[in-house]
Amino acid sequence: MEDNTTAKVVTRFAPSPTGFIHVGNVRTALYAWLWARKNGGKFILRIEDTDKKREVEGSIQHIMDSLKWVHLDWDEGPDIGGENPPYLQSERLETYKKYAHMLIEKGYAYADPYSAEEIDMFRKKAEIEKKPFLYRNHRPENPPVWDGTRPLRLKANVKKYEWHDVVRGELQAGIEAVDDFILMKSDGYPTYNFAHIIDDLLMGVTHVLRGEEFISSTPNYLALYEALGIKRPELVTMPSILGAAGTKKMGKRDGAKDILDYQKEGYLPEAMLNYLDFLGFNPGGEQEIFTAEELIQVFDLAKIQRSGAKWSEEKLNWFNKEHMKLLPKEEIVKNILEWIPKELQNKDNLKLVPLFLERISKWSDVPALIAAGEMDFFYKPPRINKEKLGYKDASPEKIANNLSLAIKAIEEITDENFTAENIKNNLMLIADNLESRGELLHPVRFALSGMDKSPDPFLIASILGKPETISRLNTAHNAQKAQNV
RNA sequence: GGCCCCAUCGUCUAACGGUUAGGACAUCGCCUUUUCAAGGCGGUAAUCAGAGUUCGAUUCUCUGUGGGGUCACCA
Repeated sequence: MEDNTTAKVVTRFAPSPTGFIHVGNVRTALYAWLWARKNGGKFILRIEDTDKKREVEGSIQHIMDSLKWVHLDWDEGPDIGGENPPYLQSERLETYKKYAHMLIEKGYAYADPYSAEEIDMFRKKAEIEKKPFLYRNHRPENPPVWDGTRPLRLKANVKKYEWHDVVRGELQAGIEAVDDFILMKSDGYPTYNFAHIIDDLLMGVTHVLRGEEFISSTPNYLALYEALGIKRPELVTMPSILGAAGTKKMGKRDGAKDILDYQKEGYLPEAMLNYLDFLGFNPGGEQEIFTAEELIQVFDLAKIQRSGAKWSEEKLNWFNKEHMKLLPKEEIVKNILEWIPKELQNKDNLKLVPLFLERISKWSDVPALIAAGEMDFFYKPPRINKEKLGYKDASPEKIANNLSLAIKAIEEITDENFTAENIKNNLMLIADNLESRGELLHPVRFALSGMDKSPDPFLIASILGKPETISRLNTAHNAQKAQNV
């Protein structure tokens, strides 16, 4: 089935260094990475820094850190080099210039003689006439020689373009979509529209994956491929990720988060990858939880979704919880302990681990639960509200009596046998003989926790240890007796 | 507005033209339980509308409607 003329699969992720990358960017990178890995191909990281005004210091490192967090490794990139360096577009200016001159010589590009004001006038005129503004309607008859200080434009072959997209199938656009777009800016840098095509060509990129916002500029790219006389790569259009709030494409302006914020919140990178993969892709079966290795196996460009998908942190939380369950025990324990606030690190927190585990879906839930007071019974002695000690309409005498029975039952258990299971067995022996188990269990639970809602009394007792358990029960018992007098 | 894309439960999605339209998240109920959480079991819930093709349409075609994208010396 392997055909010698079939080139090795090469994909790339090409962000611009304008700050952080969000989940949408990461999903694009993920799909490109999955396709390369599935086919034994190459995944390239290229930085599109052709707009110096928008560049943000430190972005490149931040982007690389982001990809590393989710275990997306690249085979060629600015940090490690590769077959077609450099991987920063700002360092490839001579290359773009070379191709620019080539296009001029072939008559496919010309210098833009107009001032910004003049173009603005053209635009306004078109607007008044309710016609789409097209630069190509103003093509100069005798353009000046391009000296690099004016924009260079493509002399586009204006026609109706039709093309094949791997996920969308046959696409087309009217001739209004084709215009003489700028290849080289007056500052000497190429536009994205020009640079990415040259780089994809030179780097041997076989599959270009990008969002659907690029469909409308594809005719322009096709015009450029034609002018260049090159074969285009496969075009793979991905659906948008919509912000959770509305129905709009997720973007930085409406609060898309830095992917590394999810790391800070204690999400598992494998869960992030799994969820991101399934937002716009589905392998068809009913399995939901996949390891990175499995994601590679089942990935298929043809199964990428066509319509946009809404981002849901709720579902991400579920994926994260499921992936947490797959972690080795030691790993879980280590993380929970590390996420406990510093001031509580001196406590014997190990006992709380099982309790945390069933209540968290991400690591940052650990400090959140503590802040919410859910673990107060462990960190500080309870304040006993006598009103709440009683169970339904049980009499105070009965409660005091039941508490003393509980104390006795617990005292019978030796220190080394002081487990939740044994405590439960002993207490249930008594509770089952009462009218209602609650008559015993509620006062005990409340005496130990001081909380309306808490884990069960057996678990709490086992966590507190025998001396502390008895001490708290005595406190409550005494308080109850005092009240009865 | 021009051009283009998209359309299955609230959400993410599955279904060679033939299924009681499946799963997951969320939600609701039950079980377990003194309460909470977790867990187990179960329920509610969808093919945008209208034509056409066909013995048969979620699936193919057209129109409409709705939503989205794009029209920069940004990427």
